[in-house]
Amino acid sequence: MLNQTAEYALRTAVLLAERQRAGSVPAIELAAALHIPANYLSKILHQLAKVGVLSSQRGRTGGFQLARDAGKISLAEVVRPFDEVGARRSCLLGRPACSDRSPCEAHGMWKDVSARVSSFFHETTLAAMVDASGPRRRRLRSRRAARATSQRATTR
Amino acid sequence: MLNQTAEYALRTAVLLAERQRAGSVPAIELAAALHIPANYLSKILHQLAKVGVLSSQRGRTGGFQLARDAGKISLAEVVRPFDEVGARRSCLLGRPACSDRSPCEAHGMWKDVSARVSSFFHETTLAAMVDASGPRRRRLRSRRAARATSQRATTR
DNA sequence: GTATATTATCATCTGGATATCAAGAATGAC
DNA sequence: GTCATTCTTGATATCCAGATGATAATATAC
Repeated sequence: MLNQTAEYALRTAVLLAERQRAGSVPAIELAAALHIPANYLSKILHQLAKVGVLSSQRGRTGGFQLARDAGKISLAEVVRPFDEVGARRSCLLGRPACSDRSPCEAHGMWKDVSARVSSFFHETTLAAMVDASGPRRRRLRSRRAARATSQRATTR
Repeated sequence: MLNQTAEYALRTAVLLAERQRAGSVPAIELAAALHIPANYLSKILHQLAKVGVLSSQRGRTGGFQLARDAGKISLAEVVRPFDEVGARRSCLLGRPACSDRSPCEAHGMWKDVSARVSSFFHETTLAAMVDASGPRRRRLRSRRAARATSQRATTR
């Protein structure tokens, strides 16, 4: 679905969203945690910083972190520098100018599906993904355990 | 969305569905009509024949045609030899074993969208696409012109 | 039966995505 | 102020989808 680079970017952004409060995380640490070639990830991170998704800090305590709250960053923003999959317009048969007015054979049937994919990327935020995956695990445990966890969380 | 090869395959299959009654069409003619490199298309066609989507005929009056009725061939069948996009299981974050039991962070939110894409490819037939695009154009013309056309068609 | 048109198949080239290497520049710890 | 740590950046290597070219095999028209 996504090319390799965009997938790396998204996985990294999700991890940073989960650790948003931990401050900046060095590229090497991200690479190790996500099993991504360090030097390669380094450039992806740099580019994400350039488009304003991440902020970078150099020096001894440096690293990368989300530039804004995870709730304000869409998947499309993360993926866009590397992949056009979130683009609003895309023709299944590859016509450069496929539209309602000048449709390809697939246009009518593909439009809805395509729009749904596109809106997924544009309307889903990093926070939404983390929220949807994090709490789900808790639900699997007993109610008592969940209660204890939430107490611990509030007193932290 | 689709890689280049799969897109070529799909475009060719659509064209052959439109010309299903015309008998076999030479590869060169298909390449010219669709602006696809002839030698390259040749191999795509061969592979589509191998998996049973097309049938090929050699010799002077040879060429390719759909192996079955266009209503019996799904887009997934056409695309599968070249692209995994129609595959039932696909993880947005690239985990090899992402599932309901062991979900990635994106799983819950991506599942529905992914399923919709997948079912589009599996449940849409070549005939459905041709039917959906062909008659649509007629609707744009005047009723009188349409009536004349349908008379001509029935007396052919 | 021969010439011709066509598919089948192999060998190779190319460019871009992916990945690596290494030197430069900034920053904070001490 | 020095040093270790980290981002920044450019050059280079690798891999593969995409594309090309040429030859062999097959079938039909005449």
